[in-house]
Amino acid sequence: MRATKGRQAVLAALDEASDHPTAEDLLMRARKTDPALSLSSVYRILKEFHDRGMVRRHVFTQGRAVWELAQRALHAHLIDVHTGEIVELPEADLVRMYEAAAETLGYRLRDVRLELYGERIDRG
Amino acid sequence: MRATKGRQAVLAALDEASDHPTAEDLLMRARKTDPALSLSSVYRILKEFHDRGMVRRHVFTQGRAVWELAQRALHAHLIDVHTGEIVELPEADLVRMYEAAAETLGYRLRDVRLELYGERIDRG
DNA sequence: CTAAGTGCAAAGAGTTTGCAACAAT
DNA sequence: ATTGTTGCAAACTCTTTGCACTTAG
Repeated sequence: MRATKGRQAVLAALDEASDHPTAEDLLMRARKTDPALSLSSVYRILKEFHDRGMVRRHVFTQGRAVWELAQRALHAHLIDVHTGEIVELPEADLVRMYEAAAETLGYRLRDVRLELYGERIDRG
Repeated sequence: MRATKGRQAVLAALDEASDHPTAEDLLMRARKTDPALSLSSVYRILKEFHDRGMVRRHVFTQGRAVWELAQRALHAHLIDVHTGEIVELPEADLVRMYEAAAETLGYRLRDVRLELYGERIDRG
């Protein structure tokens, strides 16, 4: 895999992200490093990273995908059904249990996505 | 809500489904009851059912949405990363714990989606 | 009757792809 | 030099919408 400007820029944007960026978010952030970068390259780069297991891809109910570095610990996503805001909920303790459950069915676990959909209690 | 042929047909298709049908799957099945039904009506009907809390909508990594009756018990989805096949994994015991976790963060839980991505052990 | 619901075709959103130009090795 | 990578524009897939027609209540 060649060390191109685009790949370095997207990788840096992923590494710096503390939220859950879409491809377009990553494009805007990566352009600080590589101003000529295009959206189609971002998609191609993300697909390649994903194929190599470097990133996780999530599709929440809003329809567009969000991306995060696979090296981050597995965690649950709590999603506000009104605003789409995503809150993280660490759940490291549960992962072993999920692995066991999957194995019971004859599967090797590759990713866990626990998503809780809710609404803030203080605004009905 | 008027009891139209389309709505009855989609509801019956959802009720009979033991898998995770897409809008197009539901169209094909519902046409047994209402042969003139169109895909746009299926989407409108599903949107209305969803707004009324009658169905749950999931978007897995494949990009298209799948639908199920909300009256079904919450369960986890174990998804084969190679084939896209969806296996169900009941988890009723865990729901209370998730509700508590969400409430700790000030949210009222509306839906739980636990998705395990794996691959069959017997084929690498 | 008449508002709600529908089919059709066109529009939207997000993502992917063909191709000629370009750049990392 | 050579092969992988890119930007652009067009294509694609899934979903939504505008509009005139239809139908349930």
